Amino acid sequence: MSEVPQFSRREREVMDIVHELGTATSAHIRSRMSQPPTDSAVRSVLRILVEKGHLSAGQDGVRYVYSPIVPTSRARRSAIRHVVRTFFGGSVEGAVATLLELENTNLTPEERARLRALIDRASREGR
Amino acid sequence: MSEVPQFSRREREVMDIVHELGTATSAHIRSRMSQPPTDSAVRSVLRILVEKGHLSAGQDGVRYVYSPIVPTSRARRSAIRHVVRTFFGGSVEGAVATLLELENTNLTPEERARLRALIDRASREGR
DNA sequence: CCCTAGATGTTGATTTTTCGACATCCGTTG
DNA sequence: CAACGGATGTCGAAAAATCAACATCTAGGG
Repeated sequence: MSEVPQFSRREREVMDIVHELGTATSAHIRSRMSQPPTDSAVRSVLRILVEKGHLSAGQDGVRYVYSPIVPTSRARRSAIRHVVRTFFGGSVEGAVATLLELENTNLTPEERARLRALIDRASREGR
Repeated sequence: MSEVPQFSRREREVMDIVHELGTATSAHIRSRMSQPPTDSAVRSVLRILVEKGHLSAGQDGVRYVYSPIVPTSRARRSAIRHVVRTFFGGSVEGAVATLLELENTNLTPEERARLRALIDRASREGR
């Protein structure tokens, strides 16, 4: 539990993009970066992230395809937990409320039903 | 909408702490940092954040008290939105589901009721 | 076989961050 | 009023991050 540094600016940006895409090439990542640097600059960051063990680089023909080492499911929980703690004082209800009030939130009847079920379950299980 | 840089590692760490605490002194912030540097190092970061217009420094007797310029309500939405896009492919339902399945999630009957109401409203309003 | 296009690898310069030594300021105590 | 404790301000050094020029490699086409 050493609570290591964190990611630098570009590192975080790249990690987010890879998580969002699941898997991506250098060029693909670059195209999503804000004020994208050159290809080689992007690959420098990628190489560092691979060295540090945050990304894996698999072969796809000629190209490299990068994907996160930490499974997205775990990264999700970690990210959500951080937001809840930082911005909602640990209140899950507060976070859900903000989520539901987001402008673009558009729940289908099916989603609504599933969410209700989730809430019931979370309550029933004493969670 | 220029999509400016972002925060550096320490800057982000400090901003998160200030958002979490709402308002905090240099020493208070330092005590929450991972592998905390010296006081003066912390204040260097604080000064920069004030210069950049991300924090405001108010007087509280002898001390300075720092607080975020961007209202927490706005920062909340922004943070949540980012997480939803990055880790849940934009799916609000997915984010809510993860939220409710967090280990420490413990809903009181009152919270449950309020959440149900929120879901109903979000559906009714075509959101 | 040679050349080109498309990728990756290497390296060092530049810029940004991070940091702390030290100076300063202020109110209080002896 | 001098010494002191608690805070803040300044500044430059050290470390890290960022970046791009250039070298290298490989598959295919001519």
